[in-house]
Amino acid sequence: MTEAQVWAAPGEGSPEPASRRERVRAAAYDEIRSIGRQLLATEGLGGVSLRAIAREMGMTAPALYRYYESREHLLADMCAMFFNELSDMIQAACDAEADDDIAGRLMVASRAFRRWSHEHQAEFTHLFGSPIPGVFGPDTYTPEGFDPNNPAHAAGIRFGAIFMRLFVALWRTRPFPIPADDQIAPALRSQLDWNLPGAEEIPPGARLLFLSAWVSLYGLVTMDVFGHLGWALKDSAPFFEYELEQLCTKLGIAYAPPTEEL
Amino acid sequence: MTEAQVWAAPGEGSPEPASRRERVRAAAYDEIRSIGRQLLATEGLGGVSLRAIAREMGMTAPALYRYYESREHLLADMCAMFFNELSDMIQAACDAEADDDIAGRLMVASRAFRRWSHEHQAEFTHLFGSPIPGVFGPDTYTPEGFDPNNPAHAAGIRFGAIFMRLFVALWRTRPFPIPADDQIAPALRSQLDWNLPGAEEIPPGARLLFLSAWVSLYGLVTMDVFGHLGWALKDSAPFFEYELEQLCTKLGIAYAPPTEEL
DNA sequence: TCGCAGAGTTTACGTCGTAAACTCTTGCAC
DNA sequence: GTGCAAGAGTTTACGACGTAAACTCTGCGA
Repeated sequence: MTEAQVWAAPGEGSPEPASRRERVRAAAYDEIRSIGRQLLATEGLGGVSLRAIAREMGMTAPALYRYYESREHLLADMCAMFFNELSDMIQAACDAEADDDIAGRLMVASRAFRRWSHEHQAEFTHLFGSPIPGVFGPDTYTPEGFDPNNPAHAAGIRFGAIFMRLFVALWRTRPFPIPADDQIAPALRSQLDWNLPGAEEIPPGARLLFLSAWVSLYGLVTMDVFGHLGWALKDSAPFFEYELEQLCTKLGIAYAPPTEEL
Repeated sequence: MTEAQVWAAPGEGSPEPASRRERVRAAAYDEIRSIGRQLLATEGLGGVSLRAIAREMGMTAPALYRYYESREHLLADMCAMFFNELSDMIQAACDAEADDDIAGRLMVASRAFRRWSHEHQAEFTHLFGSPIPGVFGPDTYTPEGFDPNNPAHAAGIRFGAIFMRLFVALWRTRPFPIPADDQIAPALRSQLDWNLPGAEEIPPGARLLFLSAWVSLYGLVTMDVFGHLGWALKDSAPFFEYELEQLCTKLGIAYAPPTEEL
């Protein structure tokens, strides 16, 4: 992973599987990813070995090198897969809400995020846990930041954009109280000029609140999934709702408890 | 790690090294831990192999089984080592402040936590990152929660108690606004009866605030160390101070910028 | 029909954790 | 002092792992 590498890998749902060969190949990719995911869930990251996957497929391990340059490339592709699934899931949950109910969409998105994380702890850990060297770790960043050629990075950006869009939409429909520009410490203020899509549409104070909210949400869900909350809470759901309510207050929107459909 | 196991390992600074044998043995433990730590920092968790440690010590790998039952036991002991170092560090920073300046101690402790985490990213990741199966993961918890026999758990409890003590002290000197008992959702309220030392001295609403504050601090430092903040901030220190200021506001204490001594 | 590219296998090397049996050394009881 | 048991370390070995290199087979297009 020290050399510049190619991250060629197929987006899961390719539009037009041209030749037969290509269809078979795409199916193989799907099978590899799927078995890898299953191993991740049952055995942990260490269990995701090329040999185990090959065994499960009735192949030998070196054959997998026809599909992935290395184990790390497979793990990165799995990152992308999870990010995309998570993004699709959240987006779908949002789209089920009324178009103009941004507050509702924000709450639904947050809950969907927590829900997915709980139901897919291994996958969540893969995405948001300790950086995996060569896969999604600091060594995979370019000097400019994200590496758009890395599928994990690309999918991660897409994920972040969902929340950012919601935040921007909320600001536009009903601005909430934010720290004024001259109330933000200059050293902080000067860093808030992100060139993230959408970010330029809201003032720096709102971006600060976005960051703050995301850090809390991340901290909460991460501690929960990692078991770092077990000493305090048996069921973290009520605390999550409490935190969500706090966030709503900060954003000047009305908190609404979750509609429980089983 | 599926069987009940003994976590025998020496606390680093044993008081009275009785026999010569014991002193040599204690020195060996220190060397193992120290080389393990170095490998963790330079090569990552995967680089902490018994063979590499033994190589560095001029021994063969199986010899290390005289000291640790398995690699997992070594990693757990390293957890304890890091927790203790972190706790000592924070405690020392606190003790440098005036006895009655609880607000100052709280801020100093938070900054010390962030500082140590930044300066010891590998160690921080080992403690607060993805749970390591058999070491500090969900499988190491007993049905009652922490496993006091696991040195990593014991040291973790000690670490948590530092912040809890500060919080309790703050509450006693100057109570801050908290949600009233009947304003907390019953499902949440009923979970706040921790049997953590000190927790019973503050009301449930204060415990809720403690949890909330810790989640934010954890989320912030973790995202930062894991590089998940790089897209937004080049230097996270001002944002950390911003969050600290928010916390101070919630706790009704006066925020004071850090005294910069190099 | 030829040939070539793609898919998969075989073999091999060096890594790892760790179990079992062995040897050397040290310190204590007599 | 002598003997002996316990402790420390080694040797050898097994089965995992990632992956490199060379090989074989198969199916598609010219």
